[in-house]
Amino acid sequence: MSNAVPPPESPRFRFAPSPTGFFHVGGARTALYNWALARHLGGRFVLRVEDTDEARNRPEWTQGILDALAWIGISPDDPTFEGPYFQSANAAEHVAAAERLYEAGLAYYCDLTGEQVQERAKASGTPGYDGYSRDRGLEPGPGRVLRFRVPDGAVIVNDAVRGRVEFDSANIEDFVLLRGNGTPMFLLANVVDDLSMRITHVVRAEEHLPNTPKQQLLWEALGARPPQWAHVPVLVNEQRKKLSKRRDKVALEQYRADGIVADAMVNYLMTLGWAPAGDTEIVPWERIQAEFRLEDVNHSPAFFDVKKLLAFNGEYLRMRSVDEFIAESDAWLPPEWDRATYAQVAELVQTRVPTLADVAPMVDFLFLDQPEIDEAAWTKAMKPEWARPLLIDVLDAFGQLAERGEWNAGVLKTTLEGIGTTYEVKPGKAQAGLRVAITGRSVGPPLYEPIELLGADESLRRIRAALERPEPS
RNA sequence: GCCCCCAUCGUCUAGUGGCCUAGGACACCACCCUUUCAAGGUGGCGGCACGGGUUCGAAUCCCGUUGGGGGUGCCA
Repeated sequence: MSNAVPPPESPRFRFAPSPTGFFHVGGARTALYNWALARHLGGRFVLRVEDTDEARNRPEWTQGILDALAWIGISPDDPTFEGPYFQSANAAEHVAAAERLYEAGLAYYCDLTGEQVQERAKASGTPGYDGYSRDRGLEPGPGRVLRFRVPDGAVIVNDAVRGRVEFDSANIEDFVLLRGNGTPMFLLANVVDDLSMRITHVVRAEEHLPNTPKQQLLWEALGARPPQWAHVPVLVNEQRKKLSKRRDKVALEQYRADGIVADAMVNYLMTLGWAPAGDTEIVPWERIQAEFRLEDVNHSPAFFDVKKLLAFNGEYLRMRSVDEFIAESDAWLPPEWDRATYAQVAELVQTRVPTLADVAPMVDFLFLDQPEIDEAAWTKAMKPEWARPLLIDVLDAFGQLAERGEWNAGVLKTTLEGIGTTYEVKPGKAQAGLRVAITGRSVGPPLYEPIELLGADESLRRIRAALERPEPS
């Protein structure tokens, strides 16, 4: 973590999450955008935890943010990283700025309660605060909020992704700076912090765009030049609504726990609203960092498609060497399973799993005393009239192989195929019963390597056990 | 309601006035490979929301319509 002050000309980006107990994938994308830019431009990525709402303030949640960021490659050990800072620590500064505004006549106190503001709005038919106390010259006092005196005219926001956006200040109400209890509001705190941290680029989600004219006005009132704004489209669900904690799976931690790997997640997130040049979207972070530009970010909301995430994940898993795959999947296996055995089938698993969480269920039969036989699978495999006699022949033939000490995948395979031929059954059908007997399921990795690994005794025992099952009625 | 943003295959996108007969990826379908399932290979389906302009020429520029989204707190 490096908090030394960089040269003033270098760009300073910031990521300002509020702790909520989990890390939103949309937040992850925003953080990644900021990170890519900061690193590419040789600037700083400032992390500021916006913890001013007491309801959203638990120390362990900050650690969650740090962990999540580190997982996607945004590490405090990197010199680009600065922070974390805590907004709550700057409260005095926020209040001081507000008082400066008041003294300069750019803000005024108002004694209306929230309900009263609403009543007046309802009565007049115009929504929002009507500027009731603008010229009443109220002094500060308990219960009185400090409101910003929004100047007349247009506010032009220059946005790196959207271009020029114009707001008429007639539509911007005199918003609250300080609550009745004297504590600062988000808009104020956010601006004062960005200002004092000398932030040059504010890259955040589109939901903040309506706030921007207010914040820009604050920057100017505080005597500073506003930063470069950039509002990136929100992430939406299948119903095209903003991803929400209630309805949707939005926690980065959850995807991680479900076996999504970080590089796949990062790559996928970066392609939501943006695409690298060329014919493939699967590109290493180095290229993303080199190519990413705010000007190229799409303007419309992007659907967070788990199916495509899974496709990316599978692709990334397959890009790994077998050894890497083995090491990475280790944590998803019960500790008592024999790693040497697993290592021998890992390669067969690697091309078959979309996530790391899918590994264990695919190889469990190698480690369980008696894998549970899937009833439907067994019934289906035993349906043809040749199925049972064929499996009995397999049992005999395999038994002989075992006696001759010829227990290896190659021989097992040709033996099975030979028996299939005598029944005029293709290998695919011939192996069905054997597969269920050994693995308990109708689908799985290639069969003969595992059977070799399992050993003759156990394999033959499983075939006998299956054969002894009651006939399906 | 008001303010703001947006609009290319089902989805994510390329495209910045002629290179577009609109390209890629995911999904889907077919075939090949194959001991199941995957993976891989080949091929296919499928889109510029609509209406007006501007221009020799428009997915690209302008206007309108429609349709989505976001915001509208003494939350952040």
